[in-house]
Amino acid sequence: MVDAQQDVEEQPGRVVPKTKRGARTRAALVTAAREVFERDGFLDARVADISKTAGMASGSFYTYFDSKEEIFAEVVRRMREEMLHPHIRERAGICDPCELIAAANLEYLKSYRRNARLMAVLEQVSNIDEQFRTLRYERATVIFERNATMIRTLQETGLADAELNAWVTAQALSSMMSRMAYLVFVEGQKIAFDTLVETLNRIWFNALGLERTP
Amino acid sequence: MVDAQQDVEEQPGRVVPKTKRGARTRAALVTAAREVFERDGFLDARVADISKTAGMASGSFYTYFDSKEEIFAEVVRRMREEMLHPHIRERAGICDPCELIAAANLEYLKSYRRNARLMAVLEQVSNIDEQFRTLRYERATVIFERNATMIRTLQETGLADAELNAWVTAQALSSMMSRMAYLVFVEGQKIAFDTLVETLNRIWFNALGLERTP
Amino acid sequence: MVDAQQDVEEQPGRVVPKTKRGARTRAALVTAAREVFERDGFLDARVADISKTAGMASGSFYTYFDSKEEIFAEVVRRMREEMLHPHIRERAGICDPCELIAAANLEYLKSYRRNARLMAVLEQVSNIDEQFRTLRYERATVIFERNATMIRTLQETGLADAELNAWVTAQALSSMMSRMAYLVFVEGQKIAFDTLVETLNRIWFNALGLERTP
Amino acid sequence: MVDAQQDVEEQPGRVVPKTKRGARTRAALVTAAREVFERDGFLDARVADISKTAGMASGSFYTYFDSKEEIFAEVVRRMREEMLHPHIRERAGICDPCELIAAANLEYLKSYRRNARLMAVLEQVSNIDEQFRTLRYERATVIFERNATMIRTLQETGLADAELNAWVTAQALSSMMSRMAYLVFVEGQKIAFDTLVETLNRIWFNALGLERTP
DNA sequence: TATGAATGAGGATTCATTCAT
DNA sequence: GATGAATGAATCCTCATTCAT
Repeated sequence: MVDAQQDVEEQPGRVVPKTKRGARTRAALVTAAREVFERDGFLDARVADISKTAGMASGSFYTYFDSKEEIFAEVVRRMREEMLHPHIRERAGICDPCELIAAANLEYLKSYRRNARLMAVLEQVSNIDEQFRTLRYERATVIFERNATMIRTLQETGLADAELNAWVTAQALSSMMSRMAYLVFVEGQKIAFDTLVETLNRIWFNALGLERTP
Repeated sequence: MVDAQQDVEEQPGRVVPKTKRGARTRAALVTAAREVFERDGFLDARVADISKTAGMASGSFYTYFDSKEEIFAEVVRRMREEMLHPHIRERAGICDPCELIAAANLEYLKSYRRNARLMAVLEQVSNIDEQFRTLRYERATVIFERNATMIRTLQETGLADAELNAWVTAQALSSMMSRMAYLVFVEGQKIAFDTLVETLNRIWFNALGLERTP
Repeated sequence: MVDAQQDVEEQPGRVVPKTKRGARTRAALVTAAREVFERDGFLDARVADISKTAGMASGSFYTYFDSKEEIFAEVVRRMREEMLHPHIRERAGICDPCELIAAANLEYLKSYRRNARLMAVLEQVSNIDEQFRTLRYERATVIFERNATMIRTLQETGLADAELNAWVTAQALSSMMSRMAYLVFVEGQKIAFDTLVETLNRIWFNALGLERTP
Repeated sequence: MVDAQQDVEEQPGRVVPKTKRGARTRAALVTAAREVFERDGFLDARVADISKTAGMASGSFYTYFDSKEEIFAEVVRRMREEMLHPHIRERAGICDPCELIAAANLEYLKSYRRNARLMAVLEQVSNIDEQFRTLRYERATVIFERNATMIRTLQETGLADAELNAWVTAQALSSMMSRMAYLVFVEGQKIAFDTLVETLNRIWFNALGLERTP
């Protein structure tokens, strides 16, 4: 699966801290929030609990964030940075489409695994809060489009089954990836990581009709 | 996608009504509940609202159900009966694996489309309530296993790619189906129904390595 | 302790059953009520539970009783009949005051023991419901007066300490009896029955200044 | 009656207030609670009413207490401090057993009279709530034991009737005290205070067989 | 009479957010 | 900035009692 490198825009909460101390406090809140969200889920997470976990009084939360939703958005933004940034370059220099797809898939599954608990919460929130549903949708769309472009290219080069609707196929295969990651890393479906990777890769190759290089 | 025909067990709520009138009331509650859940989602649905929608006093709800969860389970059970029962036989007599898969996929997508709003709520609830997460998991497992068996059979007959792990493949393709149905019928992703069906079918065929009959 | 033989007035509930069947039903309710009250206490006893225990539909209760309070009154009335009626005659022919007191005390404690669970509920209800507080007060007053009369008689005969206020003493010693019965038979204070009887008797004798017959 | 001087342990509710303002608020709640409990009884007391009486929003109650039971325990604790602390020393220097008993009895009855309304509620609650039943039992036991010890001492010195079971006698006479206090100060039984005190004293003396000093 | 379904008032509790210090 | 106390809206659920059959 080919995913996107996003520009991570700065979205200030209520206040951009001007002091070092302020910045530290804000960061502590975000870290604490991730911990609490992962432990309790979004609905059961308490703002007061986040503050306490960050070692401060409950009211202090609102110095930096307007709501639980806002800090959750920040937590997710941090995760996304981590998921997208550092690993992209590994794919540089890969030309063979199968290898490229395999590399992208591997990367995606590893990322998901690293952040499984938070991904679970994100999944929860996306089904509750319109704002996050939209966010997820937009993020997904970026991936879909990138994959669709790739598929279209492969079709034009005669490497992939030309009968497939590239856009729908991109969505279908991408969805398959995220759902399987959820099943395995969140719901704990017992599938060996290697088997997972290999099977998903093979489904991609077969589905697209790619000839594997020997 | 090949799914399962379940025996729909009777799960009495708090009380099995002994009168016709009671049965009518209970049924009215379930109908009203579906309406309210579809309109407001699970979290925002109010028990009092269900009763009122059913045209009765708020306390009457508790004559038949112990909680919002319980009546939701009943609503889902009703939907499942509707989804599974009447359409199964249409597949009888189909031998060609591609046709069989295509028929199952079509049926699944149609069912999903018919019940999209409730499926959305079910998705929401599954991410909130352990009980329903488990329920969804069990239901899905039935489908996974049926599909896995089918794939294994095709592999043994030499019709499907023998390199694929049948169990994981079954999950991956089934997950793809449900996720795409969600995207299209719940999130409103704009994809023509025919395109959707054809593309998903083709992905199944390609992925499994089936030769299409001309 | 000398207690009173009451006339047990007939207090019909809502309806005096005219059929044998009606009488049986009513009686079944009272029996069931006692069972439920003893098991759950007054506050936690449910009218529906009484009906069900009596083997009938919940609404039937109100054919015979107007409220939980009313049936409780009936249950208590039954207990009182049992406590007062059959044992009185045993005291006939006793002349020695000490023996008379001892006999009355023994009788009281045995009665209390037989009905301890219900006495506990009665205690509970007396502290909750004005009506029953009054009832208890009236019943107690009868006993107080009888004992006061006895004490006065003994004082006039020169057998008892003439300095004691007969009325207050009667109340004090009677209260001591009921409280000790409660402690031992309801709260389970571990005191051997014989020790209890003997000690209480001796306190009566000493307090009144009676000479024991050899 | 000889009663006990307890160490009054600090039992924090949900939160120990960290501010003066917080301490004031908490105290206001306890004061208001006593007022409401005395006026309405435990069962009819409403948490919201306590808050309102204390002049604050209903939710504020839960900043300091988890439940009606908890604040009631605090109210009782306050009363107990008041009942036990300041008056003890008055008994210092009294040697004559009769005078000692008389002093203790007087003190007890005065205390009870001062707190009669709350004692009534405590009586109510003890018959409803296991927790408070136990509490009452433990408190009573302390008094019982102290009195039992006193009686035993008097018996050993030859001052009191050696035939009496000290432990049972202590319970009986103590129970008589509390019950009479209840009758007079709570139920309003019309007995002059002096008569009450003198009669009860005389019963104690007679019962124990003490020689009164002239 | 008996049944069992329907009623609906009533209060505890939570917790995101605001505010006084 | 930080603190922690105060706010109060909002919903669930029980169960005695009534009522239609």
